[in-house]
Amino acid sequence: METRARTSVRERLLAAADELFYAEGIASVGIDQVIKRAGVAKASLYNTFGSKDELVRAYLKGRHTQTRERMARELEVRYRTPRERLAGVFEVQGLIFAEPDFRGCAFMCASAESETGEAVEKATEEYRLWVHSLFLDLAFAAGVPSPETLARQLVVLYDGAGVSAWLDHDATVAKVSAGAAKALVDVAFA
Amino acid sequence: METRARTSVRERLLAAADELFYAEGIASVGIDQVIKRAGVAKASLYNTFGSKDELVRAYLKGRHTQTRERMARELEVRYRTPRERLAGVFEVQGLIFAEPDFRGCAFMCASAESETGEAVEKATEEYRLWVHSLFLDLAFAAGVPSPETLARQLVVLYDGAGVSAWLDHDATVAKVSAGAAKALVDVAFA
DNA sequence: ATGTTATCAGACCGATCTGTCTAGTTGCCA
DNA sequence: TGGCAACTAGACAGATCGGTCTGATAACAT
Repeated sequence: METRARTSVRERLLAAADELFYAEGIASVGIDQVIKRAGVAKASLYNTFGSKDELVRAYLKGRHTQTRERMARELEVRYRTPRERLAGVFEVQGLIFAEPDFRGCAFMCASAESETGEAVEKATEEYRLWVHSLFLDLAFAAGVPSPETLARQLVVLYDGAGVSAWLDHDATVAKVSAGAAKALVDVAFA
Repeated sequence: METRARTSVRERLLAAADELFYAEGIASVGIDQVIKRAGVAKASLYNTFGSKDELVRAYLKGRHTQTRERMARELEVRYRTPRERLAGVFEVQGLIFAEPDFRGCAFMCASAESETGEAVEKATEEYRLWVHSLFLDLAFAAGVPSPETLARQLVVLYDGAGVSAWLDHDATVAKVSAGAAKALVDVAFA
């Protein structure tokens, strides 16, 4: 039934959208740029996704999945106890900062361009729920007395690390945030 | 020499640009919207600012000045020692979160829309320098052993509080960040 | 061989964008 | 009063946007 290209039209479009939207912003990247990079006809894009908004939704969903899976994988490999992992999140985040095409949190950038509406809003909300539960689950597992408080503090730290690394072009911020996280975890256990 | 309107053309344009750019984003607000809200002719805008980019620069410069002056004023009125002020920054920041039209950090949102180029980049860089020196000066004045380390931690926390309050629509984040700041300050003195 | 389906290439539509330009109006000053 | 400068209103240019549509091509199933 499907034409057998090296990769499907959908995959090529998503890959192109991911690179372009993340690097240059959603609003400022035109449909024509996306299809050109994907090597796909315009009609194929609209047959596959229906609208730019749906392409944006798929782009953010992919970012979310990728981030979540990478974090889970790295945390499991690198650290053993929940308490180690609470601070480890910031070291793993630092790996992302050091990547050459890092340009800040995709959800923040997408949300900053408002107007895009429902697709961005919903994807961002899901992403925020994940961030919060990431820390809350670890705080619970670590057995800290007030997991909710610690989790909220670490969410703030996590957000801030991403912003600082981005705006200051400084990947070493991860060392600072990891140090602060360790201090906050210690205080929470004291 | 100047026409005596209730407010000058420049002031009206800046006020309109400030409201619209901050509320809806820079790229998605057209020149026509700005002049309509300002009640000013298009030619007047281009006579006064020369280009949209210069209007954006003036908008961000105004935001920077306003933020800096408000922070200095509130810190001086509400707190006495540098150590109190280090955590006080986050409570003052929380006042901004609670304002009805709060929509995150204007410099983050502007930077997220890339493409705008030099004007945004330069204004953001100046803003970042101010944020950093705000904490560094207070940390020095407080006599903490490693002021640079504490300052960098608090910058991360400051950035994160702004993002969390914005993305989670939750002004109470300021209590969390202020609490974390106190803990980090205490640890830095220990 | 034929028909179906997916794809491609690109013209086209209506809207919107920044920025320029023309004309007419207002208000100050000598 | 006459002249100058600032201002207003809006047409216009040139580009780009998202999205639709036509027509040709290629691959596959029957």
